[in-house]
Amino acid sequence: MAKSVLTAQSENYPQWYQDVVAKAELADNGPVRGTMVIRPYGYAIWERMQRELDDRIKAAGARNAYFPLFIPESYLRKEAQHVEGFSPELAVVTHGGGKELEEPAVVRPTSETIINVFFAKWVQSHRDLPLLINQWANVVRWELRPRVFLRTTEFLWQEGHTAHASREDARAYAVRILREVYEDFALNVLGLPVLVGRKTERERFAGADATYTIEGMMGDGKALQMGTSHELGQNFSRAFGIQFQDDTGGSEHAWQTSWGVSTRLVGALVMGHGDDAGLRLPPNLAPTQVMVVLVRAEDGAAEAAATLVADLRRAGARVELDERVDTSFGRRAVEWELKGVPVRVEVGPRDLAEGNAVVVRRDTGAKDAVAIGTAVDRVVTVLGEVQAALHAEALDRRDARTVEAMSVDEAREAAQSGFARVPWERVGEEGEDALADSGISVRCLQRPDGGLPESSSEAGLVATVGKAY
RNA sequence: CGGGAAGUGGCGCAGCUUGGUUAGCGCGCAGCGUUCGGGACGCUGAGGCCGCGGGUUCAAAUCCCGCCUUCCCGACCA
Repeated sequence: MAKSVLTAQSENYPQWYQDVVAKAELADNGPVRGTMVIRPYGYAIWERMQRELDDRIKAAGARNAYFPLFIPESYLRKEAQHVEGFSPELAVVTHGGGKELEEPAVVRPTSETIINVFFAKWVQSHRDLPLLINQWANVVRWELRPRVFLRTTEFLWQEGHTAHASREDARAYAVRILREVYEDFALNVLGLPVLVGRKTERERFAGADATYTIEGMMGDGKALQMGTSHELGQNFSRAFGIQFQDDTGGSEHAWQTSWGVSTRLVGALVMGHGDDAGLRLPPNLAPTQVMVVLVRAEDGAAEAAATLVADLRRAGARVELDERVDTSFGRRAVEWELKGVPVRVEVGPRDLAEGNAVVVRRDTGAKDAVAIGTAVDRVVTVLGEVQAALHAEALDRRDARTVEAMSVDEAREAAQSGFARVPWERVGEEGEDALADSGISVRCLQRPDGGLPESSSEAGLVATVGKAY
């Protein structure tokens, strides 16, 4: 890791990113091109993400369900726009049970089609609506250029699919998920500021009427789409026959949404908060918030460390004890730094003789000797401080790398090192095409006050442009 | 699909130009000892069909032909 994650000015896929992923034992490359093996430590991070997201998804009223991995090829052809969007990326199963299948089965790239076949059966009346379903699953997209966590051939995600009785209800729900689940999670758990906006026609999900997004800025100034929420209108309900009788007895097609976030968020975490020494986990996310490191076992240190762990656990912290005294202290310290554990507490005979333990912050590296009796309170306080500091640092960086531009040319220049905010009227679809030639895209459209546009043709919109992963 | 590079113990590499003893180095791994309050050191040791197939030769990791795979750049990426 020669370059700092925060300062690297990489044009392309950064090597330091892969170094952090490998050395922090998050993932390995899989045997098939573009696949990845998520290691236990990386998976623990994903599990924490799942839990935090799942709580919010359920609070928004959706319930979990599961649908098949294999989708009959014919299902995908029912919605022309949709299939056009990703047909080259499909993995297709042609054989099963030792013989060629009558109809090939597609390994799901997303589950709109299969879920909507069932929605059509489940929805009869307006009383069946809204139907709010979420699925945790793996999907496969044969991308041309995979990148660990950011764009892998197979990845894990959560995909929500809903059906509503009106356009307004569907739109409100798509926005609710965007705000109450995704934005809230990014801000308060990941500690990463995000732009909440609307995708342009060019960037919109094929098959959607509108695509909303949360966009993050990584340590090198490049953009990463961290989550999407789609307003599908009646596109799929017409294709799949999802109809209901309304309260006046009339028949109508349902209005739908779909939304998802994936293991890409682990990549966002590495690139958003990492530094020269590896990963830095925000405490609200970290599987292990506090690592109590027993320096040496003599003079009651082992007992003191065990007591501290128990006390911290009782205080609600996710805490682990590293009592591998046979391994050199330096090696262990480096290991937990690389893995980004937010707070480390060193307990050893030397400090203990003075009644102290040493509290070390991962984000700043600051070390403080504190009386062992006050260590629990101190750690709890520091966890809050680290969470806030990581968010503030990411926010400052994004703001510092965001400039106001008044033309496509200015925007192109600014996008070399970060984001440019430019009036959408000054860009337009022609400007968007021109920027694309330089590898720059419109990340999202927002109202001047940061609000979500009703359409991309609204007057006075601000386009944020940048280079993307 | 176009352009570039690389395949040698688990990982990272050297050796190849100019064929020739037993294919070497760092990290990692195992054992022992000394260490161990910031990635320790010493000694001993395990681990290799040199990507695959063919050819040239007395002799091929090395030269020739073919193939395969991977990585990087681009196109693509809801």
